[in-house]
Amino acid sequence: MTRPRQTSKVTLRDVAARAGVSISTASLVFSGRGPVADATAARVRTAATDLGYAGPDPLASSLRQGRAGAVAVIVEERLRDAFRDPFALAVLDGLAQELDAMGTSMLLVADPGGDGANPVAGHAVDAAVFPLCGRTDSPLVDHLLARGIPIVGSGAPVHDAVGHVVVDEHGASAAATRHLLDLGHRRLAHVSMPLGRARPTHRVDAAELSGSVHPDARDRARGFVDTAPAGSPLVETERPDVAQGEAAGRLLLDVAAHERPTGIVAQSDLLAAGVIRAAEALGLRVPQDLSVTGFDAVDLPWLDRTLTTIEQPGEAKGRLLGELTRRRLAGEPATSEPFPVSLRVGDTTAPPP
Amino acid sequence: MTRPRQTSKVTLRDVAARAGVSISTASLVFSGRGPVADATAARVRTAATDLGYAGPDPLASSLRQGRAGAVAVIVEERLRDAFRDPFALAVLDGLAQELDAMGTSMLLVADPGGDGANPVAGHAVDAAVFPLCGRTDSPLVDHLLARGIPIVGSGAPVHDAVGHVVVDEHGASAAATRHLLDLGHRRLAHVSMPLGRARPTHRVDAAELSGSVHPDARDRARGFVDTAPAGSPLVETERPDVAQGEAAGRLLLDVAAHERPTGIVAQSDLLAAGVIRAAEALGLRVPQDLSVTGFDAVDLPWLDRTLTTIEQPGEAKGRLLGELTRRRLAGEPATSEPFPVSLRVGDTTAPPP
DNA sequence: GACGGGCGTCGAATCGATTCGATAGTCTGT
DNA sequence: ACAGACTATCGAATCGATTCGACGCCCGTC
Repeated sequence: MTRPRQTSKVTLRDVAARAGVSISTASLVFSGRGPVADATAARVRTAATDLGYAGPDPLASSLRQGRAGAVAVIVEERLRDAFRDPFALAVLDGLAQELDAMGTSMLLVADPGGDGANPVAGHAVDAAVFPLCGRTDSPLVDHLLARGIPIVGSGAPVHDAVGHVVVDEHGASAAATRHLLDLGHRRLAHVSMPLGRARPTHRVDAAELSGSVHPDARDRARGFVDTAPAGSPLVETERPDVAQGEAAGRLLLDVAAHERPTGIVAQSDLLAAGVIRAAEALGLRVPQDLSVTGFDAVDLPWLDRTLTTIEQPGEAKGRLLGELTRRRLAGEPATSEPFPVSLRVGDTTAPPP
Repeated sequence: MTRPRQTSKVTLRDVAARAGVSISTASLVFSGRGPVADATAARVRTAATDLGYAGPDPLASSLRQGRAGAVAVIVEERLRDAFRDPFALAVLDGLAQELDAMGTSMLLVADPGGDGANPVAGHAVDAAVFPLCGRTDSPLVDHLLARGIPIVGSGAPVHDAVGHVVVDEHGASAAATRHLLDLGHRRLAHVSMPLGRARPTHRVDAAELSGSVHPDARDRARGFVDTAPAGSPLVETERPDVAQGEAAGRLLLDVAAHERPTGIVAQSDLLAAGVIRAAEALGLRVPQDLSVTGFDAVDLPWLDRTLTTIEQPGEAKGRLLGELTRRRLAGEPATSEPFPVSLRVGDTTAPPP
């Protein structure tokens, strides 16, 4: 039995030599492209097995063929923050399914934000996806465009050459707000995801929205502002998680009863869950004393209620992003696809007390 | 002003030609390796800017230098399942930090399990990491070994050539069990993560543990079995999440009071949270009527208790995996590093009623 | 004025495959 | 028996960089 030589790397040349054929023929055997006699193919494959050849070097293959076989998936600075929300996971999962079916894999890249070394500069990718609505102004975009790499996003970054999955954030948020108005609520409040640089959870003025670099948060906030009674309070959270939702809830609810909102529109289900926790801690019952709406309709098994929320199937959204990526790779121009969402009424909203 | 030519790709050759230097000199400018006169370097950089050259092609560069600049991070079949647990996210985050510092990026690969196309076959990576204790028998391992790609793992896959971060699962689980015994508990039960192919949450016999392909779940179960009174019941969950933890809890607790366990050792915090939910739904108070322990010490803001659990800092574990990867890439042989964990007593355990 | 030593630049080989056009050999039809 | 079509194989160019050894030039020294 022949020992595979572990010392130096086995290349197609070695395999071809051992099988007594030319390199080109050996290549045809592995790519399965050209016509090769069965006997020859068998000989090549035997030689490959004997030498411990694990298939063509992906680098060399990619270089020649001009495709890297991977796309960059760009998430926020820290992975744990990016994936803390079950919605983000669902999107990523859908995207992974679609990319997997195309035979391309995902290069996970954390966007360092402003400064710092460019994390995609040294990596070969065929396309870049911003699956979560990030900042409008990522510095990576210029680099990617310069390299001629197609970009697909979901709300951000904003650029002509970026294909988008478009959600009517404004309309959805307005629908949730109108739902509360229709139930008879008049004192409403809004809990927003971060709008700019992370700051501790605090009240914001509607006028500050124009400075936001997160279009999804901005548009949801505007949907609320444009629908709710003028002057309704807004709170911007530091992070879109349960703890900060709870902090926002305390900020809004721990006040005199006559000025306490009876309905709160939150920009995500996690924030809504936090608001509900804050309410319960203050002895308020949901929905009898306070109505709460969320956004995304994620599965929260530990929350023993059905949130009134905006149904946004994350997995399907991820698949659509994958589909847009596929089209860009096929040479089609950047287009935007609408992604419909709708209000789902659960048991966290009711007429005001 | 010169228009960058968008039509055909700009290469180093074009830049060199425009700057009036040889390709090798231009290469030296970008790699910063050799001595280049300041004036020449400036001319090359200007030419690059004019032509819209975004730096050396990563593929060509990698091929020549023999390093891909990426490592494969291999997770379970579906990303959403792999990252459902906050612990997994913490590990991944720590790993990402370390890899980021090394300038290598992460190729996220979903392990299809048994059959299916090999998802790493076509991709250039310098190493492979199995950051979550997966199956002992991944078919990817043989392929990776054949390509001579170093592998690092955390419990699985089991192979001489795989460097591991080793947690004393058995000892930690035994410590949690002993904590309950010390409190005076005599009727104990165990809730396990999946041990083999996914089956609906059900009771298992200790004898079945030897067939498990998940070493971490198996060893934790054994730690319980070897410490708890003989015959203490075991439940294997279908998935390690809150819902299945709750199902397991019902299975164990919804019985006559005299045969109901007073202490339950769960293999993860999410499972423990589910058990607590099941207990509360049955009118049992934790810890007065039932003590519950978890594993991992993850942050569960929606759980308004402090779990008694095994402290296992996920981020540090991820960083250690990154560190092992770095060493393998530096040519060091595969070694295993112990990773210490310890019992943290919270407010979910107390003497039995 | 001849000689030795840096320094900056260049030409050519190389990484490991893919692919196109050419060539030799085999078969079919009349 | 020969033209023509087809099949299997091969040689060489190519993808876009990196890198090594060589070469020319300028300077200081004896």
